[in-house]
Amino acid sequence: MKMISVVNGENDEESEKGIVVMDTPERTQIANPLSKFEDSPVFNYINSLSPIKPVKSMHFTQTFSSLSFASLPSVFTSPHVSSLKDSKFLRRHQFLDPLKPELTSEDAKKAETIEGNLNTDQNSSKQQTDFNPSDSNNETSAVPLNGCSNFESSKLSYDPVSVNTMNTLKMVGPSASSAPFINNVSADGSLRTEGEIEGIDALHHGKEATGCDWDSLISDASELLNFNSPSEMVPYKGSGQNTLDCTDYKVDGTDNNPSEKNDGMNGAPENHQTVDSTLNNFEVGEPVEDADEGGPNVFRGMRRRCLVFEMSGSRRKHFEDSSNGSSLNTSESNQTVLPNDNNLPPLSAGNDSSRCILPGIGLHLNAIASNLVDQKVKHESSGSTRQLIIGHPSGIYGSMALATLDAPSLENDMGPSQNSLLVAEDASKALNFVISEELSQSQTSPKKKRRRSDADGEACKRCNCKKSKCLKLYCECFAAGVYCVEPCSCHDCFNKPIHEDTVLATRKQIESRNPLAFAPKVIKTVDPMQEDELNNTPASARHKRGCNCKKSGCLKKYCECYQGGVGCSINCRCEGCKNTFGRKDGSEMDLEVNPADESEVIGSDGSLQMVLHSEAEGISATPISATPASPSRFGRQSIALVKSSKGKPPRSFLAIKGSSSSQRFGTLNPFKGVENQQLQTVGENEIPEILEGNNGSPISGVKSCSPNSKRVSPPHSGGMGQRSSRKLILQSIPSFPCLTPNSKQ
DNA sequence: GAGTTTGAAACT
DNA sequence: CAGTTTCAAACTC
Repeated sequence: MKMISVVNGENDEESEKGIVVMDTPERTQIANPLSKFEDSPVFNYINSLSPIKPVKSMHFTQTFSSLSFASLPSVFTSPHVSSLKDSKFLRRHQFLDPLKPELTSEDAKKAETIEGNLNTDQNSSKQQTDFNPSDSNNETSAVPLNGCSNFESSKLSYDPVSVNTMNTLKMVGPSASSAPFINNVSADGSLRTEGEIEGIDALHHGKEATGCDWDSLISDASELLNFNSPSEMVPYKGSGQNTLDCTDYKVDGTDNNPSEKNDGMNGAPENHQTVDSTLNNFEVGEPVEDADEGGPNVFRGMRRRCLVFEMSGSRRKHFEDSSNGSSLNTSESNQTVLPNDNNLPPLSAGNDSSRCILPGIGLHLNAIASNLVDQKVKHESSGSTRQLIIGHPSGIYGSMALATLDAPSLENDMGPSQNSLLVAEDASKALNFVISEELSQSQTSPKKKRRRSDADGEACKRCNCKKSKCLKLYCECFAAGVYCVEPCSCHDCFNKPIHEDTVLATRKQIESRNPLAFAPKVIKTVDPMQEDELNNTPASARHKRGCNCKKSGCLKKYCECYQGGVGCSINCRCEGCKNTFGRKDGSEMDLEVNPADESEVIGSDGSLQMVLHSEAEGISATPISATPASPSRFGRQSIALVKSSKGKPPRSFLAIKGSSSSQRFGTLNPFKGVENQQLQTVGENEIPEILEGNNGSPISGVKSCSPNSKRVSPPHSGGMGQRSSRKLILQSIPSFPCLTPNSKQ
């Protein structure tokens, strides 16, 4: 318990620097030196229990920084958020670099020991869970999101971990040291598992108590659990394991590093879980699925980034929660948070920091698209992919995707989830396209696979800049609001934490020129009116500026619209547009998949697994992480939410809309529903508004995905405009909530 | 892996 | 605002 709080506190401190975080006196106090924690017997104990190793943490840190930035940054990139972004950027970088070294050296030993213990320590992990039963409850909020087959186990490990990790990344300074986080995470995971295991209800209560948005989530989660448990078990490979051992999850979850370890550990269910958890960070909700589905290994790299995103998402949630106060629940907090988040996001949004994604919008979009693909796979499995799409805007994507993944189980349980369908139809179409494309691409060329995987991570972006010094929008990393990382092949790169000042200054310059330079490029434009006028394109999302393609026919990634998985619009000046997502003409794409079809394909767990595997094999998990964004981390939480919504088919969107908790869902719904329309109507202009007004991150504005448009919740449309934006935010938020609870504790 | 194509970003 | 250049991703071989 203490450990967790401490870790959170550290994170918070850092976050505070960059952003307003939940400030609890405890946290600040705790936050102080990591060394203290490390020294503490508790810390040691945790370390021993958790497989997490310092090294891993380092990776995470890197990924986080990059990821978090990527996912969130993109969102943040929006002018409004910029300030925040900057801070985040810097922070992340700082974290990363410092963390890595520290963790690696110090923690490496621990990690080894831990690893050795992990297998055996599952028991210990269980013990940990025992330790913090109460905490688990608090954290559980996150868990519900996961909606693991065993809701409990999967959720616990992932959400907690992701959230914590996210927090740590965000908040934690370099010293914060991944290890502490990991430890915390592990502890959280354990706790969660216990809590979940013990009773979802308890968890719900705990969540509520924590002040998380979880109320709705929990309720949903409970439902989800019911649904998920059966479905998830099947769908996810590891699920069996996952479902079985909460402790395992915990262990994994606790260990950020586990993912890496998992690689070696793959055989053991625990390993999978760990990997998933780590990965989950990105995907948040999804991770479990991903890990289960795809090989955990595949996602490693992605995961890191995804983690970042998730972190961002988690942070958001935390912020929201903290800001809102424990009492507020998801709805209000989310809304308020969203704006805040948006502000915060600057870090990321674009930055996929969180999961990738979502990351500067331009990049974010790309990342999102990539993420979407991954998500699509997941979605397909679950059939809830649609929701994921919705979330995409930035880091959100990841979360969304995760949600969708989870949702599937629910849907399965529920039946072809109406909700998911409604929410995701449009998104699903887009995703389907993206996925299909990505899959094909991944299959076609290794490079593509790599990139996509990277991109998927999306958050995990890699650039190859040679002349821009990674300080121009040419650089995907920079554009996404993420620092360049090792995988980058850039020359004379200034987009590194070391050059924060330069990076920030450059960003400011660019933003001064174009305030929306870092905002998501893809926005939900959907005014019914506009759509009709524009093209009747099914997609609710449109590229902010439109493309100018002349030779690619808008059928290649050269086209930003296509890359973003959106149809061309009136704004486009393209020639010979053949954009499958929606032509300038208004003709729709062939690619669009029928929701029903998707559900079918995805519907079966096996199908889903297959998809995941393919991705994992070919691309690795990156796609999963993507989410983006986004981004990701978020994803899981969001996913959990989604699941919950799905879980209760009846509630589905309606509930979401109405209730605070539902708000998150509502965010999703908005796309489909009237709310979406409003948002869409806003178009580019809206984005700014959102950002400004809500502080909304571009992400929210991005809505991106929804292309198709069957709107489930049109009825709500009325006042949804804002809500929709909020809803979006909420989606992203979900991931945070988990963190918050934990952190708060 | 090298080279080409493409279109956004940046510049004038 | 339009035209041109620069740039790096996407793509092809």
